[in-house]
Amino acid sequence: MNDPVITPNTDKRALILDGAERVFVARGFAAARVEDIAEEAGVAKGTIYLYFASKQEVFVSLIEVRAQELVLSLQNQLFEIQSAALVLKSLVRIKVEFYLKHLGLIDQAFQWAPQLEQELQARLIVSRSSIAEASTHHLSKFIPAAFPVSMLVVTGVIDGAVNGIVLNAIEAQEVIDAEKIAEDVVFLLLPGMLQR
Amino acid sequence: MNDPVITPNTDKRALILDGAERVFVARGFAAARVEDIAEEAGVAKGTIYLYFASKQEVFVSLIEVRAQELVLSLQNQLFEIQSAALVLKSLVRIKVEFYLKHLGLIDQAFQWAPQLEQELQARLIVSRSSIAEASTHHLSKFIPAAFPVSMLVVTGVIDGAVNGIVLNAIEAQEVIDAEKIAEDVVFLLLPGMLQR
Amino acid sequence: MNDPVITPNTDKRALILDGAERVFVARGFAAARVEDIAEEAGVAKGTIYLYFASKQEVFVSLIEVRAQELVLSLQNQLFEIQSAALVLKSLVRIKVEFYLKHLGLIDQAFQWAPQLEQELQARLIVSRSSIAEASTHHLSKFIPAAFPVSMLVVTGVIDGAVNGIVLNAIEAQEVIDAEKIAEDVVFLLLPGMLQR
Amino acid sequence: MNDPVITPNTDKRALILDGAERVFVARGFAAARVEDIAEEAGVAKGTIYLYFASKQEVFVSLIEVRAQELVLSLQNQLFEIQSAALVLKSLVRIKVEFYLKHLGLIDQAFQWAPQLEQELQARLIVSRSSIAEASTHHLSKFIPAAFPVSMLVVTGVIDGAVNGIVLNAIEAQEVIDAEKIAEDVVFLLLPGMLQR
DNA sequence: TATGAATGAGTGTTCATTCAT
DNA sequence: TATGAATGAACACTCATTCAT
Repeated sequence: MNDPVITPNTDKRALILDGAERVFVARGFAAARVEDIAEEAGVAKGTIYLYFASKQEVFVSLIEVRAQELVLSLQNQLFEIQSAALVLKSLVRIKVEFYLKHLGLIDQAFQWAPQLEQELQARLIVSRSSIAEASTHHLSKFIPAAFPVSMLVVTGVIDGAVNGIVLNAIEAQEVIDAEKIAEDVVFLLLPGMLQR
Repeated sequence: MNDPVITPNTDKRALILDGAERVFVARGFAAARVEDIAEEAGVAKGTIYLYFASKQEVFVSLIEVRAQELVLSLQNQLFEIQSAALVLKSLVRIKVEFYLKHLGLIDQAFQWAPQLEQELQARLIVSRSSIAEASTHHLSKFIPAAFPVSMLVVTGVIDGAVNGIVLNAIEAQEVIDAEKIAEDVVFLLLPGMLQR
Repeated sequence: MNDPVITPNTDKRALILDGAERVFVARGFAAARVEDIAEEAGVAKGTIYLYFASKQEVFVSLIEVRAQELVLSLQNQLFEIQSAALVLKSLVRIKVEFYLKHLGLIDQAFQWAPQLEQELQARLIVSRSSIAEASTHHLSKFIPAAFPVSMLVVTGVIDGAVNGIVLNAIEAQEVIDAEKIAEDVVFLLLPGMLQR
Repeated sequence: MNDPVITPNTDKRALILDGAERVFVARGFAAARVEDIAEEAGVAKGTIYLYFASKQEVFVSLIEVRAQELVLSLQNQLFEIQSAALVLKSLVRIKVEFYLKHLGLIDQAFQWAPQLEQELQARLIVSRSSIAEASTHHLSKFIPAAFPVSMLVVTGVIDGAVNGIVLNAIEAQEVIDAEKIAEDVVFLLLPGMLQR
């Protein structure tokens, strides 16, 4: 009942990943210095190597954690929604919110893959797949059996649309409203998806 | 009829940019070594610095050249098309073909912008704008005046859709058919775009 | 009486400067490789950059430290000397000793100034001024008020004479005796300086 | 009598050396780029290598030519002067004038020697000796046989004095009057030199 | 002779990783 | 565990020299 010592976020791993995310997002993987990550996380440079084998491993671990969070988000919020429109809208809203919160981290992550060691690349792919599956799972329930466009293309369009819209909006320095974007995407895509 | 002196591709600038493209695409800007670019281009390291001031300048120049090529492609092929469906389809096909030919170079370029010098960043932005404008120009003719979704969102969806589809297909190691993808996108997007 | 921890010369900055001095003196600033300095100092190349921002900064810092040492030497040893002959003799002896110890480092330093960054050039000038001032201060007390030759010329002659004699002696591979040189300079210059 | 084609200074060797002097004086040997020398001389980079084996050889050749000029100057102007005061004064004046015309080139040249190849170092030493000999020759006639200070020291003082005075004056941004400097040096040194 | 495009060895600097404390 | 000083491999860029024209 009483917990005299508040351990504020004492999980060092999470602490380091939080710092790392800020640096990776601001500079990209290649330009992010381990020293920056340490400073941002409030630990010494050496400490990072107690929890992670390398800078690459920090990066991949971060992606894994964030991907897991997104997957949980999708599972929790898309569960039990009954209409195609609402699933699509919620899916887009969640992705936009996630994109804004993590500033495109995941979506950009895969550009760095070629520079990572084989094993770490594999871990990235697993994360990517788990996200794709979570998105596809709820969506596929509403796609007609004989739909002439493959699910791979459908999810590609949706994911890409989110990225494209947000990137354009950031470029144009517009205020980003996840709800509004979700409505726009439903407006544009739903008619096509319900055809036949 | 007779062309006594064969200039085998003697434009060194273009030669270097071609080599650079292969290296940038394979490794990304940060991991691309100038030495690799030189080797790929078949020139010595020092030669690169006769034609470009820095590695950064090689990168930006490459983007500029490719952007210009894409813009010309769009202008030539979208000119005089009369139906919305055909414009959309052609637009997507051209972008997919370009994406495949240059392996996402341009679409990935902007990730590196923050690491470039101010002046070079500005040059990137100009290139980006010229592409956006070329895409928007022909498309906007078919969008109803009171369309409830902004052009920025529409183009974001189209561009993003292209990227998303192609990335998914590459990931799944599928054969990519630009024509088929263009048809899929028209199928999914056109109904939404012609509403009201 | 007991000094449990022996700090073998642990001031890394001084250690590096000592190594740097040997290399700069032997090769000159431009031809001195940072790698050589590191090796001479017994540290790794990267270590130098923990203590100095650049090779240029190593050089200027070295000059500053040596100039400071020379100024202290002059202040300590010229203080309270009452005769012109002794001041002149001591001044020359100290400069010759310093020249031999540091092999003309300071006197050659200013040749490199144009190649240094503005701010570092300024630091060199400050060092040069502090030496000039220390020399002039004690000497000027013995120069008649209406002396027809300016102090700038007098100090120029003395400094130059030291350099000239030592260079000639080194060139001729003679053994250099600071005391003897000081006496010679007094013999040659004092009559002229006490005229009128 | 008529010389229709004026060959302005068509001796390419001399042309190159003139350009080289300006660059060496402005930047020092190490920082002087062959490209700069070529540009300054108005020839192509490759042309320099038709007349000189290397950048080092350009430098040493330049010193040799200038040293020869100085030696001729001394021989011509000191010849037949009968008084010690006038010899000393002329010697100093000629050296100051030479120093100003060539901006300390020769006097700084020997600092670069360690970076040169053995054979070129030897050529530098020969030049240095020829100057020293020319200076000493006329001066020694007026030094008493049993003078307690060696000629090496005397010439060192004179040469050094010239350098020291000019350097101080340049540093202080004073106008430099070779005649006045010569008088000052005579004033300061002659009494000491005529002792006993 | 003269040119200047091309070369590639050489160097200052950065930064991921280690390890003594 | 935690630290941060030390390391040295790696890389962008320069420039003396060469050589095809």
